[in-house]
Amino acid sequence: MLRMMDARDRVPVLADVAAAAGVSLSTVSRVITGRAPVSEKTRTRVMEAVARLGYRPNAAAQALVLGRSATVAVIANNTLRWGYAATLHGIEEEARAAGFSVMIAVVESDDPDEVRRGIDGVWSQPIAGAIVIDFDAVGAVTLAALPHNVPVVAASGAWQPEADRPHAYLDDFEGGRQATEYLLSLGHETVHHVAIPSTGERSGREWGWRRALADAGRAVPDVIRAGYHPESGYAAAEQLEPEATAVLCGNDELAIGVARRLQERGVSIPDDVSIMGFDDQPFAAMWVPSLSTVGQDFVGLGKRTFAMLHSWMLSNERPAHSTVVPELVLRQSTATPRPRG
Amino acid sequence: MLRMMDARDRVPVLADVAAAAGVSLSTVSRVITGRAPVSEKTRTRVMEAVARLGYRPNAAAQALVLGRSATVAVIANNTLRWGYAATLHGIEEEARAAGFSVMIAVVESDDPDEVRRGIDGVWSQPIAGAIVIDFDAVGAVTLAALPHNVPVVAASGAWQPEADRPHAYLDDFEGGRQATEYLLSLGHETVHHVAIPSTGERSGREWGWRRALADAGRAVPDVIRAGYHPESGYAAAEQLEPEATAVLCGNDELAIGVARRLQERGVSIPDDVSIMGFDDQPFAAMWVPSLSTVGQDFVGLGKRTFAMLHSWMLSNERPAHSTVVPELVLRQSTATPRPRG
DNA sequence: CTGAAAGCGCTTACAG
DNA sequence: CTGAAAGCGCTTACAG
Repeated sequence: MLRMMDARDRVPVLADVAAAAGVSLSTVSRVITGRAPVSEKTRTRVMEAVARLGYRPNAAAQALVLGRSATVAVIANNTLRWGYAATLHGIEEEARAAGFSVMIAVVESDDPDEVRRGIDGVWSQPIAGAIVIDFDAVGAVTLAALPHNVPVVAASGAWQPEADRPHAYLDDFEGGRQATEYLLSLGHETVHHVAIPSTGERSGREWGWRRALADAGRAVPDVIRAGYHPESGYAAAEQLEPEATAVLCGNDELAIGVARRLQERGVSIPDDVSIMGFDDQPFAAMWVPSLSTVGQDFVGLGKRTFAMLHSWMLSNERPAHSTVVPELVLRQSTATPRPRG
Repeated sequence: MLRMMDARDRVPVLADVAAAAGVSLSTVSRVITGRAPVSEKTRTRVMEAVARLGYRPNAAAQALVLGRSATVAVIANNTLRWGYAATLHGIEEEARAAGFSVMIAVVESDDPDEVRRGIDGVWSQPIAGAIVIDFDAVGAVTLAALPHNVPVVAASGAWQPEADRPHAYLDDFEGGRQATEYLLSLGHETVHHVAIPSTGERSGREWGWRRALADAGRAVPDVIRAGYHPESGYAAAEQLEPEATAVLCGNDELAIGVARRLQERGVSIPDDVSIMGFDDQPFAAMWVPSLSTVGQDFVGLGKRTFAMLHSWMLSNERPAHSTVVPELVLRQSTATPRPRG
């Protein structure tokens, strides 16, 4: 049966509850906010009226009078790619547990007009705080352009020494370094890198890779620049030198693209070439051969980021940065190189 | 250099603009809303003041006086799984283009208290409309419990004849049917099914699979019930009868889990067993062998859903349902079965 | 074309 | 413990 919208189902407001309970507006408000003493009898009467009418406080009115709201904004270049979606998921879960609503604002490019439009859209809302997912160049530009009248925390991959906002990090510099060291320890002469797009000139992953090669005194091959998607890895594999025996990829999707292209050419993984991904997406363990990768806890990053923002909003004290080091997840796609004939 | 939050950077309000431009509040409001004639000279003066002060309208105040806002809520059981995240992405993109903000509300279970909490959280906000991602049991329960005072459109996988709200469908019944017919046409005796969790007792995918088998007069094997993740497909493969030569999986992640387990046992894909996925996730084309699957345009579904909601909000006329039929994406994981010795 | 005033639904001093 | 009143930042009739 269709039930149409009906203007007569007027949404009840505070005055309706007050009338139904036979008390003043102030009293109803006190019962609902719980911020002032009310007699038990009155409280009960009001609560009954609230339940009977199905009253819900109007968040817009509350935001207007309080000057804040229980909403946080998440600003990101994207919500679909794995790391972004998983971080958003962690933020949402933690925010919900704390009683906050989450608004998402996607900023698609670092074009100044686009950035300004995104910020204006968010900053006209009554937000209590904001989180920027700072995994790429757009995040960095947006972060720099944000007003300072509300707490803002960034969720970021790489450590940024010059950051002027609190950051929660996933230390992918360290991840890149450890992955590279591990591959060298297997006996590879050097490690090649197929890179994702990055915040600045280079991603933390790439810096870590360079550092490990430099520390070991190994040759640093030219970086192969790619996108985020498997097809991009597939194409990037064409640029790989034939001598390559180990490839660190900027994410798992690039890794499977590279792996597929090599396998099509008859290259055996890991016997001929070791492949290491980054992120540990759900499919990585099921790949054939299963993918060694750098495990990144994006959901945990999202939770930590919200927790930092929350403490800031409650205490009015700017939180310190927070870092977590990724963990290598070793599976079948990496091994000691087979001697070449 | 650190710049701390500073109460003296007071956010400018309409009155500040009015004072700066030497006009009344009403005039500034008219310039900004554009809903009434204003002289060119005055308009220019006001716009200059707006730009100089960096004025942004306060959305809470607007929502309060207008009784609505340019915000839509997306209610979903999850924002991380592929179909959900891609649908959300489509909604967000279309909403942004139309000048709307997007709020997300995750309802984790169909427990009545949890559902009510989710709805109260959303319905206390000044939303102009809402979209429910109705891919699972939680979506269905939430949809049924939603108030009728605001337009609500659902994004759904399977056709639901009894739906009392406008739905945008991805006709996965048809997808399941076509996939099964295709596998039969290759010469398989029957097709097995590894199922994802579903809205009701059975998903549209499963109904389509049954229909195709029934229409062809083939045996209907017991369904193997699984979750959403690759590991769950891996485990489900244990329950597959040894005679199975073709398996339709409820999503691509299950498919790669099933495929991996079979490959570990020395089963060749597709020579011994054909595997077909569902969704066409980005990794499907890169799998070895690349995965045949049912292509589902979740991003398009999200866009269509928002477009329906938008037209409803603008015209006040309830939109009709909308359906798109998925397309088979044929790759290497399906083939004519090799005769068994 | 422009301004003064009322009102959207709340919260919170201010009195009692 | 309770109520009347002011005010949050806007929009929009109502007058001019």
